[in-house]
Amino acid sequence: MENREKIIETAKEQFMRFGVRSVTMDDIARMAGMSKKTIYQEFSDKNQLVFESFSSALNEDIHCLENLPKINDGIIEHLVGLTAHIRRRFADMNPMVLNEIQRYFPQCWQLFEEFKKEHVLKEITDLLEKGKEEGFFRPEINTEVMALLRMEQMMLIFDPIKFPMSKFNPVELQLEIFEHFLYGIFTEKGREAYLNQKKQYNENHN
DNA sequence: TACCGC
DNA sequence: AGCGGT
Repeated sequence: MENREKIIETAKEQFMRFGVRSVTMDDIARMAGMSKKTIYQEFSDKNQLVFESFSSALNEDIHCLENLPKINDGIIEHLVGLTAHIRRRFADMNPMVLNEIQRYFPQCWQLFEEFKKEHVLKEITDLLEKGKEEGFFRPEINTEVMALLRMEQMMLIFDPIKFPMSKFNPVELQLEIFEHFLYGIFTEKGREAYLNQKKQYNENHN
């Protein structure tokens, strides 16, 4: 693996698990098994390393989402795939990271805002429209409002004042909120299909 | 690895 | 004090 690649992989993992501020450049050099000099040959400063690592993580997310069951192959299969993705994605993630980035790494935060707007919001909107067409979601819901609501819900759990990690498991919290959202927009048909699919998924993954 | 300066 | 940067 190239130095640059190794640095990014190490930084990504450490930043995500322990937070951007508590992981130092010395830590990353040590974990990557190289000197700080090598790191500073590839990255001009910590800000750039955080940016590149975060950018790489977002691209990984995009890739993962593309590998889920497609919306067109079945809304409900896609939903259950999404919950599995949430479990994986949030399992090793420190919720502090996003707050640190918002406060101390503005370019990085801007990238995240673009990601939300260009990917997350579009994904949710497609899902809602398709689900309405197929009779899984109530036709009277306002797609735009519900898509924005859903995105803000996802961001809520990263507020350590509202949802302290000591009290709530981030994965379970995210799934709790996700299911509550779904039950708010399901038709009877959608609710039953979801419960069946979940049951089937659990039988196959035990 | 030692060191500086914030 | 401890971390980014040399």
